[in-house]
Amino acid sequence: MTTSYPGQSGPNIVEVARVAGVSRQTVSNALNAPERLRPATLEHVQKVIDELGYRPSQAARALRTRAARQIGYRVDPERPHSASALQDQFLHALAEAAQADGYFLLLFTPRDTADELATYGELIRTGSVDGFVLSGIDPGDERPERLLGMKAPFVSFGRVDGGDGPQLWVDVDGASGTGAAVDHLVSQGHRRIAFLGMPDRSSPGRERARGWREALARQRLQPGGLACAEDTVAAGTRAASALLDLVPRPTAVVAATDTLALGCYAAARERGLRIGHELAVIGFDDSPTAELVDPPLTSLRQPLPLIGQELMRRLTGRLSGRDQVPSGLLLEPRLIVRASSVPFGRQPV
Amino acid sequence: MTTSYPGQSGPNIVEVARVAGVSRQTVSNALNAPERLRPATLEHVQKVIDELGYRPSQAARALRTRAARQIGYRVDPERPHSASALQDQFLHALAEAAQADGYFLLLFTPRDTADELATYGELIRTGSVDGFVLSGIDPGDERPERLLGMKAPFVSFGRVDGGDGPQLWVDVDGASGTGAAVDHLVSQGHRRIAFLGMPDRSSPGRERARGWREALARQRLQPGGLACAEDTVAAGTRAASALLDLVPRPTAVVAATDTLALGCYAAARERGLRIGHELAVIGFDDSPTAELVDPPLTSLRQPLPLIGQELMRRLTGRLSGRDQVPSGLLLEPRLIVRASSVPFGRQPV
DNA sequence: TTGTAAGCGTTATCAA
DNA sequence: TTGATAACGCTTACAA
Repeated sequence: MTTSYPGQSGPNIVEVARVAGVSRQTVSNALNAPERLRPATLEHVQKVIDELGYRPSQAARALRTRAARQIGYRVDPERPHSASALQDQFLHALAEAAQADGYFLLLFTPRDTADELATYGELIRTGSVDGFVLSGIDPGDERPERLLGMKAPFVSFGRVDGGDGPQLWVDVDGASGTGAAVDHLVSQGHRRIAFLGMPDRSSPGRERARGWREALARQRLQPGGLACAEDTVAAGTRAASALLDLVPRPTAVVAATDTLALGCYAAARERGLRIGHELAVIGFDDSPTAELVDPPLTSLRQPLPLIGQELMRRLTGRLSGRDQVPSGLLLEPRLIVRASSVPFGRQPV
Repeated sequence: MTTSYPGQSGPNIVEVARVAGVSRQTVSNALNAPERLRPATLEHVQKVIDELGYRPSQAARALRTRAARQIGYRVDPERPHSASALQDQFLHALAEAAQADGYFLLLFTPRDTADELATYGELIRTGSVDGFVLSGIDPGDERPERLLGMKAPFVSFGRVDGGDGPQLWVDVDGASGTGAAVDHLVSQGHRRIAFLGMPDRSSPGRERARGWREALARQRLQPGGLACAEDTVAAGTRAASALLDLVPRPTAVVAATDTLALGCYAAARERGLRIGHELAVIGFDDSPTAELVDPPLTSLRQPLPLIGQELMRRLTGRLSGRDQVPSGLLLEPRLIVRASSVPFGRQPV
């Protein structure tokens, strides 16, 4: 059997106009400017539209209005050996926010690194999307500059450093997060608090380390130790081992990611330290894994639904020509306290 | 500043034709039927296209060809308390496969359950997408029937039961997976092998239970116990507790999902049973969490990249009018052996 | 091999 | 308030 599927079936605007006994412009107005129609006419046209199941062609509409009403987003392959599977939740939040503003999300993934930037260009130049949401911005990222160059509207999850124009961004205040983690640990009686961080290349990594350092200063405490590692469990285990072998040993570790926190779990286990009792651990990102491990991991949760909304609000604002101030927004993560920082049976103060 | 962003800028086909000194049809042919052009002409036109950075308008093309070259996919909110965050990897596999076939993925998420089916209709009727990929099919699922009714091409990840037409689907053989898990456990010396399953509503759940049962029969072993629970860690812990309190106690548990397997971890811990030593546990899905827990969890991995390719191959085949046989495909999961079924220091036979 | 003419379905402009 | 006319940018006949 060789059934052919013509892209769009259904009636078109002319058909609706014919059945309703009006001109096709009137049908268009019924959809796009209903206030221009006499109530009786509007109701009649609406009825015919419903009966025929008419829906305007997206292609024709996009051609005419020069707006695809689609936003491009690049999905990364999930990094292996990493716990922070946030992309899923982020994608859902973004899709939901986009639809609330009348946009759909167009997903793409670079075939190889060579055509990564090319694909952004391709999508904007063919008019497949009206703009982009960027995530995973890091200091050497070429994308902002290149997108600016091709006049492609975009908003980024994560601050763009060295931005000259009125960049649009939404970010989570990592320093505030790790600061809250330290305060929580201090309230639990901890005095030797170490930090297990990422290499200094990443800006979230730097921010999170800064928050820890500043909170300690505020609390008039000395750093309980500092180690850095790539964001994998194995590397985290090695770095955490160094921290746990310090004398005196820290009683608590704030990790820059959940993945590193789990590395700390492994290092603690090797030394027979019971987490939540002899050692408190706090992660960052509140990944799905966090509540599944033993003991459940205290972690900092990013407000993803709100992030999605604010990203889309900025982008659609720019797309519709009304740029709003402020163009950047810093949101607070929330500390989700679990047994890794408060042993079962004890209450946080 | 109120910069307006007209959707598509850049030159159009007429501009290219003018600069190249040819008709606009020749430019179109250079892109769509290069073999019709004299090599010299083709090269010249190509050069002008590159210089001007011309890319054909997707809207115009879609309008003319009646094909959006986009595939719709619904993203679910990630269920909390569940480990199996496969959607990410699946989405990436799908996006990659789609692009290889010249399509992009259009993401959407129902605002509420009421407009879930409406959105499928909306997307196909406006011509925003040419077809859909469905996942998470369950027995009572209305989508296949409704999509058939609106003549929307689709392919599903998971078999559609009660399908009358030549349905397109790709699925993973759950029974074969749990069967392989049982065989592996037997080769490790286990004789009392229990199953921790999902409620019988879900077809993957039934298949996975069947594979366990049949493998035991093949190995001439009695079931070591059977319990069912909703797919959360908490429910899994309760159900697994019942299994571990059996006399005689099973020495191995095959779980229908990684989430349930982690529930089994918790139940074992409560009883002081060391996993990998006194109790073997095997999960299903090879979620990111599997390799991060202690001990790392043996699990069955679905061949997601291949699944994505085969899904897209079927769908694009139908879209282009050449339906191929067979329309269904059953793929094998692969057992990833980790320490939860082979204690460190021991080798699988 | 190249050019000409028509039409895809919509919205914007303007006249009635 | 409603209706006629003209694009939007492209591809597919068909003619040269």
